[in-house]
Amino acid sequence: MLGCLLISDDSATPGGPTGGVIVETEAYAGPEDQASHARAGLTRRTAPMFGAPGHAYVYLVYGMHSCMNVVGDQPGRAGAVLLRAVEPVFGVELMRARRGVSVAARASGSTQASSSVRSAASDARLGAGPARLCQALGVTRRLDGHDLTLGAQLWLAAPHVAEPLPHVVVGPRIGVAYAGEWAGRPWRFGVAGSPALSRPFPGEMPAARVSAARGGNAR
DNA sequence: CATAGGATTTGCT
DNA sequence: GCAAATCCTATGC
Repeated sequence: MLGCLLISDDSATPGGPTGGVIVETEAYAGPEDQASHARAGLTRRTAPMFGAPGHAYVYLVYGMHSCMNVVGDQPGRAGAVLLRAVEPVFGVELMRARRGVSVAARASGSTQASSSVRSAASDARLGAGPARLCQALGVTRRLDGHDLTLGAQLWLAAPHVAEPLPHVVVGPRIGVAYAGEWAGRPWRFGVAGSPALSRPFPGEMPAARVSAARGGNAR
């Protein structure tokens, strides 16, 4: 799904359509995967994971954040892909409003130039994380189980055929240290070099260091 | 029925 | 670097 467009246009969360390109994902398998919610088996919560592919599995973490998966295996077999980051494409103003104007971005803009630069940089990170992605696109558990193939409310669009295949980087999944041997599986995938990644991949040079390495002033 | 802890983000030190 | 915010799910008695 890397490179695909995720589009949200829901009359229940008005303001117009918003959309972004998926740049980071994680794969979660069935009950054998100790990092997957499916390890609990088929329950009320995990039911969408065991359902038909192409549907959403939206859950709440830490009591306050929504995260969204795309179910990917056949009915009866749990399997899903967590969407961890999107790069905003349209509806950016609405995404900004949903995320709330950050104090840092608001306080920084003394000049036109610096404010627009800061704004562009922070806009790129509006969907840089599984919970940020959901907040920016207005995805809540109301859409748990939603059929993503209907082309309404919330859906996916394939990239244009002329679009070059993204260079993909791989690493272990985030926040699953409790999962024993499953914690180290390299099932996190990202578009190399995207400014919207939730965090760097192992061995990847952080963005701040990249500019220094290219000859920028490292302070 | 009670309780532990989480596929995160943010702000402060 | 660290802890708080906050609620639902799963699990155990």
